Amino acid sequence: MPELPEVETVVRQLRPDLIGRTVTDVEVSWPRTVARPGLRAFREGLRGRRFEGAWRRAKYLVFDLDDGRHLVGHLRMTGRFYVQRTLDDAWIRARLGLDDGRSLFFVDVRKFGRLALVRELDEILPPLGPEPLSEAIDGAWMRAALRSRRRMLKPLLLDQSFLAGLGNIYADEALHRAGLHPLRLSDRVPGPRADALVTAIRDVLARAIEQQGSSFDTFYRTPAGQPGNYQEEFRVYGREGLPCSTCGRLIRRIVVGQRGTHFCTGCQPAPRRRGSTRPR
DNA sequence: CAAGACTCCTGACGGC
DNA sequence: TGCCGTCAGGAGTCTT
Repeated sequence: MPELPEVETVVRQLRPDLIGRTVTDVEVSWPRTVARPGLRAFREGLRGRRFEGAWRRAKYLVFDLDDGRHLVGHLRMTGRFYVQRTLDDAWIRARLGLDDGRSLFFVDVRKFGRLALVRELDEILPPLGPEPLSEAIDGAWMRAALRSRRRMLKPLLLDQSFLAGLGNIYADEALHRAGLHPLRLSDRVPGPRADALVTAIRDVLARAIEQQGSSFDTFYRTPAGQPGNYQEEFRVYGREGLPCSTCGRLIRRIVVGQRGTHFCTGCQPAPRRRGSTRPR
């Protein structure tokens, strides 16, 4: 599923193909793909615009246009972008024709992905926490951030207003590397563990970007049509019932906040609840 | 404020 | 073989 590393990979690959190109025409075959403005305003607002920038914020793709506006995209579960002359695909939801004869295709099997054309980014971006790979994120930030709330770690890491860009896979992988149980309460994480969590998150994301993301099913592909390779390095995600590569204990899967959650029963000890009695 | 339920979607997969 | 139910998951919205 596209998370920060996948979106970063997509933006990097699209950038050289889009910068300097002008939109010649716009087709939308699944209207709900366009989050805003209306369909007609979206089409007419894009026609004639030139791409001047392409970057990522959280899991959003932002394309700067020459009139100061922005085309914003979100892949959600199964969205993909391609820049090609033609594309034979049953799941094309939108196509922006470009002045070099190619088109920017937005393909999305499950139809959750969205495109928007906005003047200001806050018209479409929800409140977002800091970027985990920015210099602002260090042990001190994490210690304070965890202490200021009382939430289970797994849902907290998925909360985009807390920290931007983590999804289900990398949250599980980071918690394993930090030796933290997903149900642990944030304000009960010792300082050194908070430091370890920052290191784990940054290492996992950086390595996943190097590997161009993760592809364990047929959904995520780069604009070049290639799968990512980070799934080869998963330590817990999708490994239920298998031995932990670190300690040999079994990987377990539970559901937390309607989300499959994978952890090692050895490396990530269960939190001791307040008032629980010690086993005799 | 925290957390769970529900919604949007459809391909893949298990069961019979 | 084929039908049917279930699952997966990002994020917004609504309840508890």
